[in-house]
Amino acid sequence: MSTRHIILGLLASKPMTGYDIKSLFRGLSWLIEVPSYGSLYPTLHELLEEGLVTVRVEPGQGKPPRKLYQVTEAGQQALKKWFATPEITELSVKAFARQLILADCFSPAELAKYLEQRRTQLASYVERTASSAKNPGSDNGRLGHWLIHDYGAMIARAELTWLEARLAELLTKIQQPAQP
Amino acid sequence: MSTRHIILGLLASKPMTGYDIKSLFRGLSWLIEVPSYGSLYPTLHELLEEGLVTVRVEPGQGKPPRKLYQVTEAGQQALKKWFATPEITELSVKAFARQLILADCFSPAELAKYLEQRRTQLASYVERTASSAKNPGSDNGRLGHWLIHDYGAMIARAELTWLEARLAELLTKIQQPAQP
DNA sequence: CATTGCATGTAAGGGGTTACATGATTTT
DNA sequence: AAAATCATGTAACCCCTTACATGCAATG
Repeated sequence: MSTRHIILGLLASKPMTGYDIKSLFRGLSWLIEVPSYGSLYPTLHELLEEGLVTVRVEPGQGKPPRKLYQVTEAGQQALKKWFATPEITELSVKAFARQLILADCFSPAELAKYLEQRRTQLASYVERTASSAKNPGSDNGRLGHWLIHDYGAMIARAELTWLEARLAELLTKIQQPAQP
Repeated sequence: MSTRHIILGLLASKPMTGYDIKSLFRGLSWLIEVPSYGSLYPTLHELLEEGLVTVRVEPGQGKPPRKLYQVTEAGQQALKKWFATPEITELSVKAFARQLILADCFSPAELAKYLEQRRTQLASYVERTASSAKNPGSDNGRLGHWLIHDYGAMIARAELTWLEARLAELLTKIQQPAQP
């Protein structure tokens, strides 16, 4: 959800043009929904009108001018507000993957808290559905039904393992904040 | 894409009501996009007008009547046509997961061919992106960028393993079509 | 006695994609 | 010579979600 917040979040880590933002998503369309220019540019204009971002125009030689968008104070507050929203905790691969890109908006501790939250949610999901994990023969002959549930369980388990690895990394980073 | 085709495909394996279809998706919203009633019922009406499905109304006692939708010849042809479409080969978790539910529309051999296709696509994806698999330190300091790519690689690898297991199962099923 | 399940639908509105328009520079 | 990269944008359209409206039966 909320393409505008993803865009805002990406701009928070570094000023960028619409084209830059789009490029960030290159090769990721199989995993997440990538905004098209038809929604990207209008969204940028909206954010500008609302005062959440500002523009700096760098005249391009031969090319159209680069319009570098930068988040304002108001923009950062809007972002913070969004992070506190229940929407951000939504259990969906789609939403989670999209939000992962915003990792740079958080401190290691905040990020760890977020991943921890997701781990808890996923774990409870796996537990709830473990009982219905049957063999292909059951499910009253519906192979498709079994396949999608098995696929889902597989994804959930894989993601759990991954989350634990990332959390372990983060914890060591938090405990020794100074780098060698 | 194409919610109408998913609905059509689900009806192909068994006549159902709009409510039945919706129920099939229960607990799956974290993994795939589940159509809301606001799109489900109107789509059913459209399919009916286009002659791709027929209705049989079973009067309900106290409850609204159950409207059982059933695919027609024309519907099955439309479905076959869709399966031959390049859209169906799209490399995206979202599209693939959604189509998995339609497994019952295929013979084991057809299904195997489909999974094989996806395996090939995923494998080539993993190979292409393996070179850019770096450690968290690189990626010019963009943790988010690294995270999403690592997450994607993890999902791709997990799915590959899963695909191989499912394919192995299917192949034994194809070689011994008669069950004990 | 309140909530969930069963069962159908509509209307307004929102958010997005597709297709188009433009054009120089670099790569194949 | 063609295609991809860089770079911005608009307008029509499409699909879908949200919120509403209805109402009985079973479950807790």
